[in-house]
Amino acid sequence: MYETVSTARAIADPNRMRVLAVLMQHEELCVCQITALLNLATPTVSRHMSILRGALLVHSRKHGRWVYYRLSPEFPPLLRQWLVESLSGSPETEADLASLQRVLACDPGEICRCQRTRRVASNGRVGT
Amino acid sequence: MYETVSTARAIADPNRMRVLAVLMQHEELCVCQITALLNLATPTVSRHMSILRGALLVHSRKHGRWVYYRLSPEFPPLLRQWLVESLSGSPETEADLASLQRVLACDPGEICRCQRTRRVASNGRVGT
DNA sequence: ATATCATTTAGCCATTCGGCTAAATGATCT
DNA sequence: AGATCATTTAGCCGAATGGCTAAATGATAT
Repeated sequence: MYETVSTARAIADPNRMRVLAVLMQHEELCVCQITALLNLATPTVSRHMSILRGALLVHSRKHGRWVYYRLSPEFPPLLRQWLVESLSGSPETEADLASLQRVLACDPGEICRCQRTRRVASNGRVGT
Repeated sequence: MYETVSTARAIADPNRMRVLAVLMQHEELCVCQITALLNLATPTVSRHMSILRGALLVHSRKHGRWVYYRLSPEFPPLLRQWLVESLSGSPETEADLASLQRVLACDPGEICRCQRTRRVASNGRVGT
C-alpha cells in the first residue's frame, strides 16, 4: 500500500502533474525543456523529477550532459487513463501544450544558454 | 486541473487511502467505526473525512447524532479501478478488512462508548 | 431546560513540502 | 590538465500537513 501512496503523493502536486500531462503527449523531454515549460529554477525541476522517478512514474536516460525524461513503461495504465480523461481540455493543460510547441521549436542548447544567462543576469543585478 | 490535483492530494495520505479502500468493500460506515479502524483521535478522522468530501470522493449522510460516510457516486471510475487493482492483496488492506469485520461485529453505540471511555480514562490517568 | 452524546471546529505543535541559491558532480571540449 | 556546461545535491526558509486536546455544535433524551 505504501507504494500506492507514494505514487499518489508523486502526482499530488500541480507542477509534477503538469510534467506528466506533457510527457503523455511528447514522449521525451530534457531537464532544460521541462524547466522552460514550468518556469521554475532548474534544481526545483530536478527535485520534482527525482520524486517522479522515485515513484517509478518516470524514467531517465543520460546522453552526454543532458538528461532526458519520459514516462516509465510501468506507469499504471488505469492511473494514466484517469489523468488523461481528467486533465485533457483543462485550460492549464492546453496552455502547457501550447508552450510545449514553443519549447520544441528551439533547440535545447539555446534553451540552456538562455537559462544560464538569465541566472547570471539576476545574480549580477542583485549584488549590493 | 486543480480539481484533479485536489483529488490526488486527497488520496495521497495513508490513512485516507485506508478509509477509501475499506469503503470500497463496505458501502457505508459511521465516523466512530472509521475511528476504530484507523485508531486515531475522532477529530483527526473527522478532518480526514472532510478532506475526502471536499474532493468529492466521499458523501456524508446525517442520521440523528451519527454521520455516515460512503464513496461518492461521482468517484472517478478509473481512479477507483486503479486503487482496487493497486491496493487489493496488500498486507495493510488485508489487515484493515479483517479489522473491519471485528468493527462490524460490535454495534456502533458500543464503539462510541468505548471511545468515550478510553478518552476519559487517558485524561484521568495523565493528570498530575 | 438540561444533560448527554456524536461529530466538527479551533488552535497548538512537530514534520514535510516546495521554492530558492550555492556548491558538488560528471560529462564534454580545448 | 583545465575550462565549460547540464544536472544534481545540500541547505535554508516560509507554508502546508497531520497529529493531538479543548471547546463548539447540533441532535436526542430525560
